[in-house]
Amino acid sequence: MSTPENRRTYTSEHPPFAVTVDLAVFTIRDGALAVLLVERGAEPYAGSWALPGGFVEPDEDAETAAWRELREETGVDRFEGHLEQLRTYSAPDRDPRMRVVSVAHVAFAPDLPEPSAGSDAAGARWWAVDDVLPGQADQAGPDAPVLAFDHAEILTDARERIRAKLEYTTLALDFVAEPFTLPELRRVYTAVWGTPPDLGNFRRKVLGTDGFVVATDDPRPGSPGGAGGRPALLYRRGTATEVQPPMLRPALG
Amino acid sequence: MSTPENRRTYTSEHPPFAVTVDLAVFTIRDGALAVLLVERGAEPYAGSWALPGGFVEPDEDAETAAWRELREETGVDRFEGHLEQLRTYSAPDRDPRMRVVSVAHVAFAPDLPEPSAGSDAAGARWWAVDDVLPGQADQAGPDAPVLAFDHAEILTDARERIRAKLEYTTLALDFVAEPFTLPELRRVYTAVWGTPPDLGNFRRKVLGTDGFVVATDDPRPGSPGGAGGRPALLYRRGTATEVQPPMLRPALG
DNA sequence: GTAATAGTGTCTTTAAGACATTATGGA
DNA sequence: TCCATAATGTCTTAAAGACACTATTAC
Repeated sequence: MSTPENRRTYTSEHPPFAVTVDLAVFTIRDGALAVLLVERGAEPYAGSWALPGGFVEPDEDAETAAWRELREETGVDRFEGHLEQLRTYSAPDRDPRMRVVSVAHVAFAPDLPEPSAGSDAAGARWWAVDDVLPGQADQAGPDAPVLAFDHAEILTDARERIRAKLEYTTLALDFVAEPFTLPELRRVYTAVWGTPPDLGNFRRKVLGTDGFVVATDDPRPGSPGGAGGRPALLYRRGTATEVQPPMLRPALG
Repeated sequence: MSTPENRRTYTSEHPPFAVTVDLAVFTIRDGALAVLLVERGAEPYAGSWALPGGFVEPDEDAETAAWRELREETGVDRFEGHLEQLRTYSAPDRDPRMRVVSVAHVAFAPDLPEPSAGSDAAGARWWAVDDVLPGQADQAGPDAPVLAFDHAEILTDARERIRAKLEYTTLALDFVAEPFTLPELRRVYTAVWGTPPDLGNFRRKVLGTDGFVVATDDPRPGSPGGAGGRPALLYRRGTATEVQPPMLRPALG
């Protein structure tokens, strides 16, 4: 229990832990899922890349600390997006310097700027997740960063979390700025899952799920790539948060 | 990140935390979902009931600590069941005595004995979850225990976790002892969801999902209640761990 | 026989999979 | 008019929902 009985006294027998939060912050950049990493200057793992994070302060819970770190590291004050707890990583040797327990979180947002200016982390940048975590048949890219500590495990778990949540929630909406088009929204699924959902079936599902999206009267945007093509209609997010039955990701292949 | 840069030094600026594990241990008793609680002898919350748990030791990760506490509290050495991390609870005031961060876990097992003998927790017993967490229209039972700390929240989250996992995993198998009958297995779903899945559809799903269960040649058991009725066939667990597409819980009502 | 429980079969409905086809813009 | 992209429609198939019905035991 969280409350020791008398036979166990914290001060006498049990050494203290440091408690931190680590963040896997995702966005979509150039049609690919991207994650924010910071370059480590000091040992251990100097020169490696790490998930942003920091200590939980005495008056904070883990989620509050995660929000604070998110603002500090991205330099974005009004963060329009989603943040949730992932899980806690507590292997005794995960940090060689001291006993650190880390409550990992996942965050998503559209259009986050390149970090740096005014932000806490000088050497921070976005990485395509596929370059950081090579898939099964994939080769690691030439510039593939080395991840510090157990952050490769955390990032793998975080990616699986968002892949799963795209299926049964409207989470993808947190990756697009309003107003958005259905092709834009579909590109989110494509980037996160690594394979595009069928066009027609995707529209049927999104438009057929009550409260997923709401059509707007906004003027149509110019076509994206400068090239021709029919302009897409614009939508805003609806009030629904769950998608049931879920939209299943396409089978492997 | 889990690794402070120089500007932040653990020893000088950041007070230590105590790290504990709390366990929501579930079983099925008398056809109802039951959870193990321990009665608190000391303040705070003396006389209230709490989830079992304890400190994480210096050489353990949270999961190891949870397994150890599970054995200590239940008095069961060879625990046949499942244990997984739920989430971490870290509100600054969740324990009035000190700053405690708790990594909550969920465990399930069939046939756990009434605790006590040889176990760590003298005042431990099983409670029907419905008596501890009254549903929406439900009244709290007359003997409803008061839960200490934030344990009502943890228990609510834990129950929702297992309700969800019954849908897309073969987790229900961890609640029955082998060999088991399909009516027994169905009673697990009924107890956890609070409403029985349709008989025919349930059998179609379980028998139609490759590797969910394996038929045995074992002799049929006598009927359960002493009353008549056709004896059920016996099965053992298969190798499958996921159920896809999932078995959905019946709609509310 | 009856009551009680276990097991099977079937018709309907929902929703996804896998396309082919049409619509609307720019160069 | 051609190309590129967006949007719609349709046929098939998988699988769940909602039942009715049959089978096997104890009494």
